[in-house]
Order: sequence, then structure tokens, then C-alpha cells
Amino acid sequence: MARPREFEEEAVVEAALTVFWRQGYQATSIQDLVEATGVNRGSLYDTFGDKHGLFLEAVDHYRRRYTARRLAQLEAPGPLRPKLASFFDEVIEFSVGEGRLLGCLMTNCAIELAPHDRDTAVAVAASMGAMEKAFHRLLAEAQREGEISAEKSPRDLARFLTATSNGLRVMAKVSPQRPALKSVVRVALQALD
Amino acid sequence: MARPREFEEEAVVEAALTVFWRQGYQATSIQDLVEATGVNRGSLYDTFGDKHGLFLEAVDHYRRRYTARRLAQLEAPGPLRPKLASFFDEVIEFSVGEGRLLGCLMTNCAIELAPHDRDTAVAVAASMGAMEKAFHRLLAEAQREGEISAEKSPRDLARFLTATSNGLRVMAKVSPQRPALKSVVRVALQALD
DNA sequence: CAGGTTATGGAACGCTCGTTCAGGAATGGA
DNA sequence: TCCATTCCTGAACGAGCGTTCCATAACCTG
Repeated sequence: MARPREFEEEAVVEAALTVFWRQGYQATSIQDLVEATGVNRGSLYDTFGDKHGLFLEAVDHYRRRYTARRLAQLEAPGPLRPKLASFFDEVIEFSVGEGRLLGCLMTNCAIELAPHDRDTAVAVAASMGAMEKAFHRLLAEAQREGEISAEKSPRDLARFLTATSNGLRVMAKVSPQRPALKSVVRVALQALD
Repeated sequence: MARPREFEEEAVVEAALTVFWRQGYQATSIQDLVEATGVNRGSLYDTFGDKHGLFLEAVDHYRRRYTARRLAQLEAPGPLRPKLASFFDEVIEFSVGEGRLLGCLMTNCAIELAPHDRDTAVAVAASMGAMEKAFHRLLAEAQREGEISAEKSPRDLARFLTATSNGLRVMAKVSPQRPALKSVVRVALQALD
């Protein structure tokens, strides 16, 4: 039919994601995106509509690429506590590792954009809902197996763990020290007992 | 000597604070600040240097006006658990009340600015450090009084409560529902037992 | 190979940004 | 009253923003 694309849409979204992730939405200019993706302004606009559209694509990409993968680990079979421990270990490693200090894109969005952008708010709420749901399934199952007391509320615990995850992300941005973050997890997991 | 100011610096900082608080740093323009404060651009620059300077003043104002006051309540005499409960109740009320959805300026800054602005990072770290310190004092005292087990680490608990506070703030931005937030606090406070 | 179609590249748009500056207005001290 | 000083006002700056547009290049189909 005609001239084909010289770039893969997925790869461009990935590149844009890293920029948004590092800098936030407002602080990222189209020029930044052009340079990071290697794709011309015009092509970006043809493909994604505008900056906001590209951002939403990046958010969705993040969900598929990072959030979903991590939640899938929770769904794997195995005892509750080790699974939660390694989940939070990864959150910590992800927050302080590689000198990136990026935090979680969803947490970042929740603060910067969600209050003023409905699309983002929906995406963030969905993401956090998914995390809470994954925790809930895990906890309910563990409760059936007798791993946690029958008096506990899986719902409340799931919400608590979700909040803890976000709290870790914020704390990691300010003082990214593994021992301190790990101690937070240690205390938090005592809530299961 | 000469013509006196027509505005109170404190009141201007307060007005600027509410704008930064609601919109974030990047999304706030000088024009927004001019309109919110009622002070001319030139006067703002004469008084505060630049946007960043005014922002730092606002952050400091926030610390004196909000953070310090709340932490002072923690320092008041009385049993541990009720004091923590009412502290977190206030955090929740402050997060969801008045339809504001502002969250905590420090939490917001930690996400949006601290990673890229050293001045802000220092201010935020100090603020969170102060909160952790207040918790720590409270917990150590309570431990001496036998209100919590001698096996607990006041340091770890203090960090945990600080993280919980931040987690609440993030969660409140996405799903500002009192019952859910209160359940998080309920679970979190079980970590003291 | 020619024709139709689509992507590319880069200039340019209007706008708003943070910031500056000159000149008039208002004040307190002499 | 007059001067020195400070503040206020509003226009203007260059830079960068997100976005648009069009000529050109590249490709597939027939």
C-alpha cells in the first residue's frame, strides 16, 4: 500500500515510558520524547494523537509490562509469607536499585496527575485495585489454608498491604536505604499475625 | 525611609502555598500565583527572588503551619494508642475532607520534585525525619511505660508509622473513602501489639 | 515501472512560560 | 516641602511549550 513505519510502536511507547517515569508528565516535553524515542514530532502526533495520548499508552504499557508481571508472581502457588516477603523485597529493590529512584509510575501518577486528569485517575485506580485484588485473593486462600487467623479480614489486610506498598515507594524517594525500608516491611508483615 | 509594602509576606506565602498544594509545582504558573496572591509579578520577584524561592518559602510555611502543629499533638501527654488513632484520623480527615484531595504537601513534593531538586529533597527529608522522630519519642516513652512490648523496636515502628502515613496519603488521592482508609489504620496499629 | 499512499523531516504556528525592566506612585525623614 | 528610597505597575523579553502543516522521501500494489 504505502511506506511502512520505521519504528515499532511498542518500542516507542517503552522509550516514552522511561522518560515520563523519570521526569513526570509536566516536566517532560515533546522534545524530550522526540529525542528519547528517535521518532519525529510529526510521526509521534500521527501515531498517538498528542502528548496526553502517548502518556496514556505509556501508562498502559507499564501496567502490562511491570504491574501485571509482579502481580502474577503473587498468584503463583506457595505459602503466603515468603511470597509477600519476596514481593516487597522486589518493590524495595525496584525503588532503590540501579540508582534510578523512579518509584512506581502509578504512585507517581496518583500524586501528580490523577487529581486533575480523569483518564489517569481511572488507570491508577484500576492499577491499585488490581493490586488490592491480588492481595485479597492471596490472603483469602491463605486463610482457607489456615496460614492466617480466621478472625482477620482479608479485605482489610489487602488494603493495608496496598497502602504499605505505596508508603514504601514514597519513603524510598526520600531516603532510599534498604535497611530502613526492609524494617518497614518486617513490621508491616506482623499485621498478619 | 520609603514606601511600605502593601501586602503581608506571610499572607502571600500562605496564598501561594494553597496553589502549589493544589496544583503541584510544575503545573503552577507565575500568573496563577499573581492571581492567587493579588501581588504583582514584579513585587513577587523583588520579594522572593523567583518561582523556586517562593515555593521553598511555601514549603517552610507548610512545615510551621501544618506539620509542626500536628507533630506537637503527638508530643502531648497521654496514652499511646488513642493519640496515634486520633493522629491518623486527622490525616484521613485532612486527606478526604472539604473535597480538597490535596494530600500532604510533603508527600506530593517527595514524588514530584524531590528527585530532581536538592532543596526540596532536603526539606522533605527533614519533614519526614521530624515525623519519624516524633513517633520514635512517643514510642520509646510508651515502651518505658509498658504500653508496648519491650521486644519491639521503637525505631522500626516509627519508620513503619511514617510509611503508613505516606501510604494513606497516596491511597486517599486515588480512592478517598473514609472506611477503607480507617481500616488501613486499624490494621497498621495492630503492629504495636 | 508507474501511481497511489503513507511516513518522514523540519520549519513554523500561536501561546504561555519564567523573568526583567523602566517609569510612575507613594512614603518617611530632613 | 522636597528628596531619597522603596514599591507598584504593566509592558516586554527570549525561550520553550504543544501542536500543525507541507514538501519530500520511501514504499507497496497493480
